[in-house]
Amino acid sequence: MSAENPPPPAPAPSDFIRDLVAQHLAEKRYAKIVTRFPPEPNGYLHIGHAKSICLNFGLARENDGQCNLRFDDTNPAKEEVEYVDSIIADVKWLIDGWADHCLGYKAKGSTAAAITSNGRPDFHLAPVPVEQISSPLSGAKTEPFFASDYFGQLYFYALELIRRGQAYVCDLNAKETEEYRGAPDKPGRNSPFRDRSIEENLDLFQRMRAGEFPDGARTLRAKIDMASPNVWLRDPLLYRIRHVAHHHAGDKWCLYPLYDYAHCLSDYLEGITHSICTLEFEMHRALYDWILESLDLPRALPKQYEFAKLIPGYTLVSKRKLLTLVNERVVHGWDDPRMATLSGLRRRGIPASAVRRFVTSVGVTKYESVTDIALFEHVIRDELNTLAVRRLAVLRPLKLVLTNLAADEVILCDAVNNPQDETPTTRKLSLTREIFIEADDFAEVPPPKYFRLKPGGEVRLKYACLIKCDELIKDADGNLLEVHCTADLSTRKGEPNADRKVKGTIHWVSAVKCLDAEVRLYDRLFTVAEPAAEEDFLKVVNPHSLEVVTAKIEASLGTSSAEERFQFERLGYFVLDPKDAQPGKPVFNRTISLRDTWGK
RNA sequence: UGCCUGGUGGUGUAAUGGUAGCACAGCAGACUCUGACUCUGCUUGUCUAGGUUCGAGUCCUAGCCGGGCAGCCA
Repeated sequence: MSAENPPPPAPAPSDFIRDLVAQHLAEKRYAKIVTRFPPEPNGYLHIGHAKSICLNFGLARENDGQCNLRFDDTNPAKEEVEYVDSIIADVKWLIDGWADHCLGYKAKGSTAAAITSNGRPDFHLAPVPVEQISSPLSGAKTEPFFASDYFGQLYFYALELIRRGQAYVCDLNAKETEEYRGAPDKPGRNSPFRDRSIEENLDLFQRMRAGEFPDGARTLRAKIDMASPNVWLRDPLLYRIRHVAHHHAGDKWCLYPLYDYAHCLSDYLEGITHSICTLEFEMHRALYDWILESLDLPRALPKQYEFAKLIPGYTLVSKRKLLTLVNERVVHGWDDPRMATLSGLRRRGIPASAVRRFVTSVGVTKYESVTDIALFEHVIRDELNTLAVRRLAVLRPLKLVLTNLAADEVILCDAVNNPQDETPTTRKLSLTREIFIEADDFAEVPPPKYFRLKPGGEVRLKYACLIKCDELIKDADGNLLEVHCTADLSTRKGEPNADRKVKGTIHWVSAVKCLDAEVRLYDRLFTVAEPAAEEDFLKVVNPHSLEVVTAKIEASLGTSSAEERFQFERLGYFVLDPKDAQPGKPVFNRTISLRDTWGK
């Protein structure tokens, strides 16, 4: 602890949900706060999910609580293990070093156990102690929670609902069910099967489970109120028949519960205290409560709270549309660095810390809006500014000859690795007779206020010396081939004229010592701020979202690893592509450019 | 003509009856061996109309405008 220079405490976020939780804690309503992050494994996680993850895990870490990762896998037709695996990896990446100690996992293969609560029979599934989750030494096998692990208990509760006269088997088909439901402003009509006897319902439901009926033949419905102004209370479906195998539960079931029925009970079984979801579920809250209250359960009931989801500008946050981009080959996969998926952002080189800062900084409210992507870009640059080591690389090379240097002369220059460090380290750069500079750092006819190299002009070569432009070498067609300059070695660091100032400083690499690298320059994927509002979002895809160049990079970059973050000076932040880079064949992704106030 | 829900600068938010603040963006300047970073300054806001109050973004009433809800999806 350095008493003289304490780190600034991160301001604790405050919002209506955190206020509510604080109030519940003050009232001693719950012994421990337990939240959950419940994705359906039907796609990859995106930046919108990151907000939910950071809210749920944030609540857990701020209150010594726990947050369960639970797969809401009640629709086998849309789900795959590929998605399960990617979601686990993405969540772990996002919370690593931040909230991993709050991650709720269960013993592998376990499901809710029969227990006694308040003297009454009950089911509960406790998480394993955190230290066992990622400790290979403990030998404990753990896994996330799965709604599909509760199919047995859920079936049991359905039988109970039938016995209580609060659920019935309905033979209406999908179209008829829709017709009977009415419209938001028109009441529905009772199903002709609504008044079946409890015995008949029990018999039919058990036979549904046994596989006696084909898909769609019958459903189990809650008996609530077909005239309710809330359409979700008009005898909502609880179970449907689907003769398909499940990616996690196998082929044990042909009867699958629907979201509203499975979610509240899964929350209850895990002892969730605060079940946080997005605004579109507001109308479902009454049903969430109805199911739990109808069962007369012996433990405290979870409560649902809703917040506005994150909609960043110039991106898409809809699994369905993201899937379209993948299937239509607009991008190269779910983890394409242009995608707003967590795996895409990770491959792009965006640190998890930046994602967390961004999704936290937008706050938690019930106001739906499009968030300016500049907010995200700012935190990415800010995080990377301290994390990234500086390197020199030339994206669009132009040859420059220092005519007063001998052909085999090598002048070693000290270059700072990261000026943001408290005690910056340096490395050596080789200045040689032939170097490359950025093509747009030279202008034969310079625009106004041009600080860079021009005929007869002077500029500093970063970490080296001042050079003066003497001559342009062109081909027969007048195309510029080389720029010839003289180097003023007396302006090197430690030399008498080191402090001589010129307006411009440019980056460079030695033409003989540099390496070639493929560099992928990414830009926003869409040309409009709200692609989701477009009639066809494929029509507003930015045709220039990816540009590939062969860059000249300084030699030290040849041994980089995918974990390192680089700032190519004056250009932006770059990272080695974890998939495509090979030893001896570097491939870099541009995470983001540097802020450019000159415009050009 | 149903139900739920929300409106604070260009954007995201704070202010819990008491000076409308912060961040981003923008603009201007300082600094600079990165036109980066950093620093300084500036511009811009409580949906409307009434009411309660010494005092209203906040409370009340009435409007206006927006979002969501009628999958055997989640």
